[in-house]
Amino acid sequence: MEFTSLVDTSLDLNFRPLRVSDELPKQEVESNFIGLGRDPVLPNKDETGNLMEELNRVNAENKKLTEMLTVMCQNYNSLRNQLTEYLSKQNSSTSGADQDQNSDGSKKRKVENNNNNNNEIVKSSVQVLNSESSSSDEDSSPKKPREEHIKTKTSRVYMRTEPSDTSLIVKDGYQWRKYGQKVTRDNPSPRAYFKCSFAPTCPVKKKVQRSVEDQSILVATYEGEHNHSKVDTVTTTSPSSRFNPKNNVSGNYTASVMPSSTTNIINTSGPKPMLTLDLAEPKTLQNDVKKVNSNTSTSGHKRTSPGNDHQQHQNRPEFQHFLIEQMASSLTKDPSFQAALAAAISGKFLQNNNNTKDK
DNA sequence: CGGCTTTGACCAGCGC
DNA sequence: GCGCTGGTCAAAGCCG
Repeated sequence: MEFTSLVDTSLDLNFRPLRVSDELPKQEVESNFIGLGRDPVLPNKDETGNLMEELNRVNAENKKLTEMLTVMCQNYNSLRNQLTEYLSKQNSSTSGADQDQNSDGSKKRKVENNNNNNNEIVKSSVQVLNSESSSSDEDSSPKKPREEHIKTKTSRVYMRTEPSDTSLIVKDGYQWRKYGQKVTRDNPSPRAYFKCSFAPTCPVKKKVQRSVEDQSILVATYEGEHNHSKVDTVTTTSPSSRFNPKNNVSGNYTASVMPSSTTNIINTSGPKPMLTLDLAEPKTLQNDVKKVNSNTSTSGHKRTSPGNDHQQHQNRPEFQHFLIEQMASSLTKDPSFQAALAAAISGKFLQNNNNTKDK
């Protein structure tokens, strides 16, 4: 099932406002709207010109937004295909190894291994779900103290970069100081370690490494929660304040790329569509996914095959729909998108008002 | 000169 | 106990 089949990429930005004003017959509105640029006998030429201009502007914005969404959908599709590939590979090659890993006490390094591959992100996310649904696994674990790490919020951000770009820089709105770099065993590209340098007491750490499968994707893993507000979005994160340290004082930032307890996909070359997956925080995506699960399966079967379950889970229309909602939610939180939307809506309202006046 | 990056050394967890 | 590996430290160097 293609993502685009679920999303109409031709944005109807006036969809909601028209619905709200239902007292106005839809056909009439549409005919007025269509007739705007075509009716040669409008009473006021200036008004016609203005309306034409406005219409062109709204159309251009609509087109632009459509293109943005199309690009986002394409990115999503390619990533989803990769993910599906990984999962199928994983299903064929693993037996119950990772489940053992998760239940045997979650030692530090094992947890880290779980975070090393893209497919395992989803897996670990679902594993948390599993452990939540059956507390007996946790109870049976003899190494309780190690469970502490679960308390530290772990999130992940994917950032698509130019293939030629070799820097390990993820712009997320915070100021980071690099304190180490290592080449890890399962990934030829080095992993960089960052600490939040904005507040001395901020415990948040970040690891950035290129994806094994796709070198153009940076994977940033966040540990902990910031105890301060974001610094700046534009210059952001990069550890290298050399980019523009002065800008960090602005404090004028957007919240769109904040590394909440989620996994984000960021395209640096344009708009920033995001796909979010929570790794540790049970109240965000996992809960939502649970809702999806509970909505779809009334039987309440116990999960027996985590790998298959993940794949089936992903193939469910509800999950797809959920992902779309997540993306749409991210999009609607984007201030630039909101501005464009507001402009389009207000433009349409203006047109409607003018049309009703003309009658 | 202050702040950041780089990078080799060191430490601790884990498997054998 | 030993070796491997990931994570962190800290001195040296770089840059604005």
